[in-house]
Amino acid sequence: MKRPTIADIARRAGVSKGAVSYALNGQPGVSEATRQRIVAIAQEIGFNPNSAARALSGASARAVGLTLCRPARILSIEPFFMGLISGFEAELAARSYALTLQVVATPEQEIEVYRRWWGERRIDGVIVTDLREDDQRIPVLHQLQLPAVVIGGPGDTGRIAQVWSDDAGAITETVRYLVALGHRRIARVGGLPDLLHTQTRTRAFNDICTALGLNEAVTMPSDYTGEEGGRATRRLLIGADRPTAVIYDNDVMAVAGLAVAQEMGLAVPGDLSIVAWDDSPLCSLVHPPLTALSRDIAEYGAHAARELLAAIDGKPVGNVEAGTAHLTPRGSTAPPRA
Amino acid sequence: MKRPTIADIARRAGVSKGAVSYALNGQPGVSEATRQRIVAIAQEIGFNPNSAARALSGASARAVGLTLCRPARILSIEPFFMGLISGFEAELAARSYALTLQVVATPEQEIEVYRRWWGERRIDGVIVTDLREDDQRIPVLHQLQLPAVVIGGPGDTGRIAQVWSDDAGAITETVRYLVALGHRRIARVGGLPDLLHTQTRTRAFNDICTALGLNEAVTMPSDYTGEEGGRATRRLLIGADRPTAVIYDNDVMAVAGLAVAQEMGLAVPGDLSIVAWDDSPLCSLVHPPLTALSRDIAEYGAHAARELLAAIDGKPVGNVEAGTAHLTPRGSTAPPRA
DNA sequence: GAAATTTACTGAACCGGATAAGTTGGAGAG
DNA sequence: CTCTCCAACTTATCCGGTTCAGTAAATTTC
Repeated sequence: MKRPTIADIARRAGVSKGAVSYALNGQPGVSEATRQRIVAIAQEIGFNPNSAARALSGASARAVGLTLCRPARILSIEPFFMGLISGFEAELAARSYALTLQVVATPEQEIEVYRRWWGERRIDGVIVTDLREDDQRIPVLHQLQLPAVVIGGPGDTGRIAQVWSDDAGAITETVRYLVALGHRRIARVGGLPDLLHTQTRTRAFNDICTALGLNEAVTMPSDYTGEEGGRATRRLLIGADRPTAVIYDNDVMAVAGLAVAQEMGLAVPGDLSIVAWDDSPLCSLVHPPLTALSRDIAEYGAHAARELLAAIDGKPVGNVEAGTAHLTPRGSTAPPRA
Repeated sequence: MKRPTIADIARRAGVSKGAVSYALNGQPGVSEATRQRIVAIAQEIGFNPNSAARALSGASARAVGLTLCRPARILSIEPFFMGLISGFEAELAARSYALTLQVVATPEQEIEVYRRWWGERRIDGVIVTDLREDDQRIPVLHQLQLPAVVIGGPGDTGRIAQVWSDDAGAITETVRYLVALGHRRIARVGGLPDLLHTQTRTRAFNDICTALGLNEAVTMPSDYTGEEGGRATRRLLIGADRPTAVIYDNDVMAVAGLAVAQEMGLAVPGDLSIVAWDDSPLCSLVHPPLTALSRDIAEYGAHAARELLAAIDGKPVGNVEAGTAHLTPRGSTAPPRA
């Protein structure tokens, strides 16, 4: 089956290629009657503009890129990224942009991928996740003048748009809630320590604990995997002054922590309260269901996609705060047993 | 920053564009000395061929497409697809093919996306998941002559390559194992009923149950979500002759089933044994850890990517059986209490 | 040592759109 | 009634690769 081109349409409509191009792109230069005739023919023969030809003649590639920098075993179980992707897609599909995905092992590889994509003119912009301090990717994006949107800040990204959520506020609210329940020894199992939003959370956690007069604000660093989350929990729970509540930086670690508590004979929430960051169906599935910091991750992704598309269109850069995570109490939090 | 082109390389090397193209593609037509000089220059200035120009002049687009046809809330938590994607990527990245992703709502939309991708010449081939009976996508792919590989069979796909795993064998082994433990009332919570591999599993489940003289081989249809899985479990467990073992078609439903059993005061594995299909870290996270049918999903994806790349290269179609899932016993299976 | 073949290139066409620079025919102004 | 202007086109060029046809020099063949 041959792919129809604008030349085919031009022949059938008895006009030139140029007229067809003007007609299909809503440019002036053709009469309304001709435009409708051309659009009808395009519809009829199922015309789709060749994306290569379009990209080559200076128009956009109509594609954006996303790199995922996590080992496969985390990606597969961590609901965050798929939620994000779903959100992007909803927005991108509406403007018929394609999403190009690449799984990489290190931030350095990520930079290589950006350079290659840019050189290949394969994409019009990228979505950058996992912002770090002095993130090496940012200067490269500036140098390449590649439109981008950064998720995971707020941080210093210069002229690059950002979408972030108020993690500090969310963790403050959570600690206040636990303290209101009567908890005094609250610990936290954090995410990857070099990610900026992990640092934001850690700082806010320390600040609120100090402000409320809780002196043992321990954060155990972790890597988002269930194994590490479980191990960190075990380490927290074997101490003499074990915490009565633990906040986890993702749902997978929280579920693992729950299993460890049960394995150690501790009742949840009686002996230990658990809060998961990022709500996913996973939190409601386990027994007891986990109290979680919910936010609409898909909407977060949609926000990011909108900002990126705006940046590609040359609109001024935004610095958007997407909705703050809010506490959804379920069965895993309660006043500590006397 | 200007993107370097072969014209830039040609100028610096003092040769024509054509020579550069031959040199970089390993084609005959240039001397070894010239080739090395050209390659060195390309390296030095960080040349990447413009993918649009390449695709336009008849070469491949160096990209493959994947559509995901599941609601966002399932995609985010179901580890299968991300595992599959990781597997693809490993193989695609090695040959520097890009992966283009699109989330769709219905199989009809999937067909539209295939048509559009084909028309746009955006991709060289597609990976098709969730094969159904009389799958409408297959004739479209034939008509478009779009290289493809199908996952989720085996089924009737004509000249299109397939990668599948022996689900019938795996479920047979599982039932035999449970019977050996002493179970006589075994039920199953199945996946989406119109998927071909669900049907394969259901048929094999019925066959082995009949063969072993178990007359109540109930399969509750479901949709892979935790909620539905939990509901199906509840329905199974409220009956008078409740099963002593349940096999779930994915891990999410199995975890939900475990929670339901615990909520109903049934001990796992004492009162109820649970087997999850598709092992993921999730299965080891919960308490007790779930006995699961493990297979290397990333390797499954890698197989599929290899077959697809072979199909794109015009090699004969394969019909590859990837490794069969094997039973990994953990804490959720035991002999039934007398 | 002349003819035939091979090697190592060059030049130009081509892919399918976008778009700048003409070219018309007809309406409106003077 | 002519001149201007504009809408509605057409023509030609460009994007950056690939590839085919041509060519000159080097090498082989008899």
